[in-house]
Amino acid sequence: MKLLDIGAVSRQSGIPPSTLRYYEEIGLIRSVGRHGLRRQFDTPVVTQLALISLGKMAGFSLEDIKGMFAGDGTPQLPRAELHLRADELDQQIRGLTRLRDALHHVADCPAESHLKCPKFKRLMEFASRTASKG
Amino acid sequence: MKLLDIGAVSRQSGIPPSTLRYYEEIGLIRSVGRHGLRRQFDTPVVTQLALISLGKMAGFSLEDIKGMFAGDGTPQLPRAELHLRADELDQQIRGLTRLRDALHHVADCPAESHLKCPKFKRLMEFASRTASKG
DNA sequence: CTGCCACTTCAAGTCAGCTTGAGGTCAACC
DNA sequence: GGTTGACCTCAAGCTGACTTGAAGTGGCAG
Repeated sequence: MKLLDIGAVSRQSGIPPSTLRYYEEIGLIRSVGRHGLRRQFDTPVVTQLALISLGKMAGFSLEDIKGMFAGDGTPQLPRAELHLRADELDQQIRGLTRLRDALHHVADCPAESHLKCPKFKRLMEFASRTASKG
Repeated sequence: MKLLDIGAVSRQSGIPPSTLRYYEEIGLIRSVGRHGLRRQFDTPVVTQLALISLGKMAGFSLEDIKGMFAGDGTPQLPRAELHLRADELDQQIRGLTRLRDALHHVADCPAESHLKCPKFKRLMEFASRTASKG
């Protein structure tokens, strides 16, 4: 198996060396040896890093993501949890969509004060509700 | 104008007193006086707090949000910037939607390893691309 | 007048996810 | 064999948005 040193991994993944060291420190990825001082990684770590980016985008914490890999770095994705997270994501999307539409509306609204616009008021009620809940 | 003390504002807005004090400290909201030690707020601060929640949801920082109010707490929303932010939001929504669909797919994918699934591979490429870009 | 309790201040702590800095090492190239 | 430059370690610092803790205050009910 061909080995990559940290610089190569960094270039291929777009993730800075400092972050890669950090990821290793917290046990999220593993290096397989050294070339002098330099960490050497197995090539699949690049795939693993792509998965990690993906997980981060989906809103998982690094700690969560850590639990999705076996010790050797191969994915061990809990399917039920994925559905759960996808559903949460869906909620988030709905909220953001509402927000986006409202932002556009507010930007174009002819009412001389936003506070007089009914749509804006509804939006604010929504904002208050969700603020109270978390 | 009826005044509310911090506890009342907290109950009405769902925002803890410590946070309200913090918001005042950074100049995001204003109290109008004291009753003994206790801060008193004008009732419109509740509306303002709803707007603040809204702004946070849209991804504005508190500093950004601060710039959206006049000194008296009435909104002063920069319309062009709202459109801009709405468009960014739209990008975010598109990414999340893709991600959501992919998560569902991955959760249901019959391939014995995710790594063998073409859809998953495409998803990972997307993840790598966006990771490299920031 | 007493006691309570919601408030007050201020400094420090928390969280995640890194980055930065100082000072050191080592493989490779000329 | 000297220089280079990419790496190394370790500790500390950073960001944003708060929270927590200790010690104090003051209005109001009884």
